Amino acid sequence: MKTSRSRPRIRDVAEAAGVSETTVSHVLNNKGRVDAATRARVAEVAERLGYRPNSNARGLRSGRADTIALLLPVGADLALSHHVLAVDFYLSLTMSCVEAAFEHDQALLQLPPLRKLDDLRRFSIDGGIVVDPVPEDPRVAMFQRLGLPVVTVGRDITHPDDPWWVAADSAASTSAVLDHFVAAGARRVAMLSVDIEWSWFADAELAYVEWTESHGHEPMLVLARPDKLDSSAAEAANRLLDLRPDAVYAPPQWLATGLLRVARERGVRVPDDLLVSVGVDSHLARTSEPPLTAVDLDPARTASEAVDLLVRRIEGRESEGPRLIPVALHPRASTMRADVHVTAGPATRRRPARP
Amino acid sequence: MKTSRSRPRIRDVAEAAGVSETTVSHVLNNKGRVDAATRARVAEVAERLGYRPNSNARGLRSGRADTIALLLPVGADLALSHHVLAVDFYLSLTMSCVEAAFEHDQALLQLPPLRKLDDLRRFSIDGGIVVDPVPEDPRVAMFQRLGLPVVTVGRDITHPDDPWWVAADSAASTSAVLDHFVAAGARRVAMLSVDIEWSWFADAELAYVEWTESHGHEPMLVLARPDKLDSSAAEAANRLLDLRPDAVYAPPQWLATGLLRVARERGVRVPDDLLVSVGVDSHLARTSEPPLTAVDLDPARTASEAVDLLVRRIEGRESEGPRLIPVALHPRASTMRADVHVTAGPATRRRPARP
DNA sequence: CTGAAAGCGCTTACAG
DNA sequence: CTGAAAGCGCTTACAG
Repeated sequence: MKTSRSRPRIRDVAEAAGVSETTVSHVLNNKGRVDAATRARVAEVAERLGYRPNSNARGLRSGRADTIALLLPVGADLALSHHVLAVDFYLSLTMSCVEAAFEHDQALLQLPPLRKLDDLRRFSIDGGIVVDPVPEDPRVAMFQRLGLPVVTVGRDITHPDDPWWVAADSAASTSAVLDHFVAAGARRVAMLSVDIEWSWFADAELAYVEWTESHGHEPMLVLARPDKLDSSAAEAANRLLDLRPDAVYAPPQWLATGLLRVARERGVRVPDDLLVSVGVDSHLARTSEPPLTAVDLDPARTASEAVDLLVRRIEGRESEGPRLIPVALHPRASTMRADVHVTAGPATRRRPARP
Repeated sequence: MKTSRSRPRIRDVAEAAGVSETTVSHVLNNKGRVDAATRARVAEVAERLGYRPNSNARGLRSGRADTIALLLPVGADLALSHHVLAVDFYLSLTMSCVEAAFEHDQALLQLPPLRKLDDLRRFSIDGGIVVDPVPEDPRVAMFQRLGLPVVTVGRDITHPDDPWWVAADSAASTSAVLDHFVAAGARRVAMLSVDIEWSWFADAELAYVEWTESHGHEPMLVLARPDKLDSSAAEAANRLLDLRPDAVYAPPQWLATGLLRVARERGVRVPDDLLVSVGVDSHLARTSEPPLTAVDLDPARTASEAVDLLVRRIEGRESEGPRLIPVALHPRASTMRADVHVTAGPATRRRPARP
């Protein structure tokens, strides 16, 4: 047993295998022409020695960092931002990105809110995943300014031709929820959403309006302001309930819970008088009173497609188009009337409406 | 205006300032003796050129990566783990670590669950923050095996002498909650916790038992199993309610919500018949029915202290002891009886009991 | 198919 | 106080 030295370098592998460092490098990176037998021997030796390339050396020489960045639309102070969608989604997305990156031999760097271009320059990365971009998102712009590949989770609604995004299918989610409402007996179906230009919300609104048109209904749509969350939710929910809907799709989590609270205060019973569904699943949705019917956004799938797409872009390949993630509806008590037979509408796979 | 070249190297700064690369390096790293005027001029030139050292080159040469790792006790599949404490806490902790690291000129790498030592070897990092360690935590062991500095959020309850940890003050939280119960009129105070060997839970249990002893009460303590969350919560909550408590402190979020559900089923009214408090704050705690009195763990403060402590350890300095983070109690409707005047017990700062 | 050599951009003894 | 030179561990033309 040799005394355990510091980690082996490529030279150690070369010596042990009786070849040059060049050949070892070729084997490890699947480059150049190397005799099959040599290749096998080198690979075996590298494995036996537990060789791991030094990523700094590799990065310095090759220009690659083998590291990708993740940019959530959340700062350290979650007070405002994180309840707009749902914490569960962002945490699950994060951990899934970490695992997906790992499988692509990439490390995942979590980035802080970027104030200026120099903030981004500090990091040694090959590209980034920007979550929930707003129109002309400054984070995306910074990546582009530095010539760094970028992929978004959710799309910039002002860039219809960008093929470099991944998103849960908001239009299909909306249809699934609305059809589910109707199957449960609803006749006055409304939407409670937020005035934020994320594609998830924009596409849901569009799908809702189209749906009401094709069903010959008047749209009942109220948008809450994205600031002062508690009061804006209450204000918007009250305004919506004044319209006397019997079913409400509230994509953002904080509006769904706000609506539940306001309904309780006004003596509106859920689900007896009002059906409610939220656009993202969470522990909160599962345990609220009553439990909320919710859309499962499949953050794990979203993450793995996003990482895959980013790696593709980093490698200089073409995108074969944006990737829409199928969703699933989880019906719960908030849309289950005792007297109505309910069918869960399947989440049909559909392209989102493009402006 | 020069055509915008790729980022400037140290040589460009040296030439523009009329000094050697060595001097530039010394200025940038605050090393060696450099004339004050030279120092100022070099710094100014570097600033003007927008110079940023190449972290791969720096890392290769110096052995430092200027990158720290964060290891949450959560995998991509949040199904089990993440509700044991609360998603809000982990996400906030993560984003706060990112910002704290940024302020220390470190990048923050999120790590996947580590299956084997080689998984860890793949990353180029200077150290790591392991969140919620279990006894002889394998993640901590891997860091130690590679000689990498590590700091934990929460402590390993079997290593009382380790000074390298940061944790919210669980004992003080528990006292604050229990005293708050008594002030609200409770006389049969119970605890509902989980059989996981995290210090947050262990210290709360210990504090509870000590508190009952010093108040001359019989302890009523039920521990849920950490698997099959929904059924274990229901089973444990039912068992506890059979003991007829009039107040329950449930540190883990999923048990607090499980208790609320079981109480509802059994016709036990909260807060009229039963006071309930949870050990971690979240959107769910704020919006549940009724809203739950909760302990604010101050994840932002915890994160910044953890990063600070890790940087200290990386620099080879001594720890001046573990860091206990003060907590705050947020009283809400779940402990507010209409007929009792309630005072929020201040979270006193206390060292946790050490086994 | 294989290897010698250059060089990525820094930092760090070391010499002056 | 300042700088020339070596070298961190790789990858990549290039030559054979």
